[in-house]
Amino acid sequence: MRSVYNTPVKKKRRSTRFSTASVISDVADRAGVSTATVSRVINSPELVADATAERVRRAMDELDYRPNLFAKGLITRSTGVLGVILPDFHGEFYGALLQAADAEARRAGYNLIVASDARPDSADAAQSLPVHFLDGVIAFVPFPNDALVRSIGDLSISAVLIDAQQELEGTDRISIDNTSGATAAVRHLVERTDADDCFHVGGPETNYDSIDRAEAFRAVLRECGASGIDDRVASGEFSIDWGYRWALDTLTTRTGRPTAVFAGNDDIAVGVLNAARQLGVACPDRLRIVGFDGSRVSAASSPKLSTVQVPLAEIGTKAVQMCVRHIADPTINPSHAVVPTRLAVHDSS
Amino acid sequence: MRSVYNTPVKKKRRSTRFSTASVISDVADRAGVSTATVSRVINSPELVADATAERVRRAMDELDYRPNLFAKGLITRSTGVLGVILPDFHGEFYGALLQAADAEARRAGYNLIVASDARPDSADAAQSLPVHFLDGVIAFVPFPNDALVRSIGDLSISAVLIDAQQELEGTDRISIDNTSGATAAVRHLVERTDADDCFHVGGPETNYDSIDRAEAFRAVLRECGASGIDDRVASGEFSIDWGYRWALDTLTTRTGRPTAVFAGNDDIAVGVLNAARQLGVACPDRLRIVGFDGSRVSAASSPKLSTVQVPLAEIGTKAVQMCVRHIADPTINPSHAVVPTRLAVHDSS
DNA sequence: TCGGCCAGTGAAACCGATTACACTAGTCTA
DNA sequence: TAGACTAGTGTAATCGGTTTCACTGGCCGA
Repeated sequence: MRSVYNTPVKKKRRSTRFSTASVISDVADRAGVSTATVSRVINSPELVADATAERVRRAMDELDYRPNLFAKGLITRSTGVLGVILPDFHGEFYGALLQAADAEARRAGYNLIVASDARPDSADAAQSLPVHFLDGVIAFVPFPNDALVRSIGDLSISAVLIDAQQELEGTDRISIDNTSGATAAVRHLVERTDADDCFHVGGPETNYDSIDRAEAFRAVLRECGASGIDDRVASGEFSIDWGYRWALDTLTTRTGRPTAVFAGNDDIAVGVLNAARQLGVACPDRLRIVGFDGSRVSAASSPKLSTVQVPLAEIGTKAVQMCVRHIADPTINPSHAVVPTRLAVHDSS
Repeated sequence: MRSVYNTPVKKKRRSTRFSTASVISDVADRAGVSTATVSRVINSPELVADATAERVRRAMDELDYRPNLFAKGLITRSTGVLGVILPDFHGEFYGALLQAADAEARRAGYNLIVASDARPDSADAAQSLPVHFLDGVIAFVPFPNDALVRSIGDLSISAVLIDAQQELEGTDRISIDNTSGATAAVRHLVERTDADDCFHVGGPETNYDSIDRAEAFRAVLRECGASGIDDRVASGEFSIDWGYRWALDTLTTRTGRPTAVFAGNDDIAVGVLNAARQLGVACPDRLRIVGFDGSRVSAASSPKLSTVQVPLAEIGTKAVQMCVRHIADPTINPSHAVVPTRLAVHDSS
């Protein structure tokens, strides 16, 4: 007959190799309670008598106990880790976003895991992320990337898509309102120069932001009754070099010389600026330039670049908030946030 | 008597809620083997007959099976995740490092988890990282931060310290050889102008890189027999604004006008450049400037900034390699890598 | 033909937490 | 005073893998 007083044989204490990390049973032993009670002190203290809880807490302190997250995760299926997929970390664009996202995540008790190879047509990032781990995924998808979006959908975890055009069922989205800022920028230019001499030097042809910005450019020029608009729109890449090459080419050979350039981003604008200076074309007197992003290079250029500010920090913060909210309550209706962009006029226009 | 033919009662299949993720027993059932065999196929295929392994692999494919990392980690105590602690993500400095680190980590089968609040005198980053999770930690510690270093030591996992002055027993280290690049830069300046008119506009006083760069400046000037060196060394912060303010102040009020500035980093240099332009001080004719880092802003400035290149990508790659190596064999002697810096002369000097 | 060895496999213990369920002792109610 | 209820706690099942150990059957040499 088994009685309460019949102390069962103590399991041999695990050898703990040489790592001294203490486990929940160590705490339980020291506090003279069961592991269940220790667990309750951590997760639902209201179920435990104050005196007991106090004893357990002291034991935890003394042993510097930290719950094993594997064991915990095995049960609760959550880690407090969010995955962030970015096209790359180059430049400061994504850095600013990451900075804000990380701060917000930490505030909410989460950590960020990063992956940077979400290149067009590759879903590698999602594949290589340890998805069983993650409580949620935030992906910045500025290029068409069906494979990536689909594989994020397959994860069936809380996800936030930034900048993606694809909808994904049950997924929060954040879009950048390129149009408002770009429209303001181009209006600003055509007010100061002939619409027929305005050019757009855009980023990659397939980039969603590029497309929006180019389209805003076209729309404003159409509005002004300008002609031959398509001839004055070029696409390339988001780099100083591309802007530089375009300007060197266009400013020297074109018969209709540009008097204003709306650049796809700040890097391109800086390239144009450098070429203009080299060719002796004064900015803003003979050539007005507006960039996009509000990056540090725009602030560093001379003349200081007029640019359209993109609130990257806000995007990062919001993405984490949406993701966390969705984790907390997956039944909530997915929302679609649109963050505004704002023209900041400086000296180049 | 229990015989081989006595099929035990099948455990009720877990309800799987609504998530359809398959587990190892699903695979085992489908392949007609035990879970042990499935596990062997994954972890030590040489123990399994080819035909069986093939059957198991097919079952895994068909079920899109992915091992649960919690369960796995509970046994193996490893996750394939490295923690990266950076002072911040601002600017492109750390972005470049992260980019390379992430690529290398992925190559080695690891993921990166990031934390960015390793501010001076705060060990929060290490505290908030889910350390039981991590296979290793890479920390960029450009400021004295005993608490952080100590708490990394307490983790007793593989760690790589970048830029830290503190030694940590059993820990790999990477240092930036600021001195060689800085010395070359200052020599370059004193060859072109009077050493008595050379100034150093440095970064934060407590930043290790700042200290090295400033010290190299002093050393070269002493070598030249310059006087009043300390009066010509200023420290502030790594920002365009600080360089700008310094230059505005110094170029207008100083009796002894600078003819050369060695800046603590590119941002500071760009600030100086902007102020000089505004004051009508021609660069490089009347003021020669050299920056540090080889950042994108340096390439975007005009005149293009001479700068000392810091191989951030190399640092990121190397850090991951060291960390992974140490994880694979913890008994290996910790090494200390020093990455070189290189003067790149452009148009500002 | 017999014993030893080996390759291949399965049963079951285990990792360290959470939690459903059972139990006890005290308090409240009728 | 019996019965119901409740607060506080412990026991043991469980999560999904890995790994030890035992077992089987085939092959070998003596």
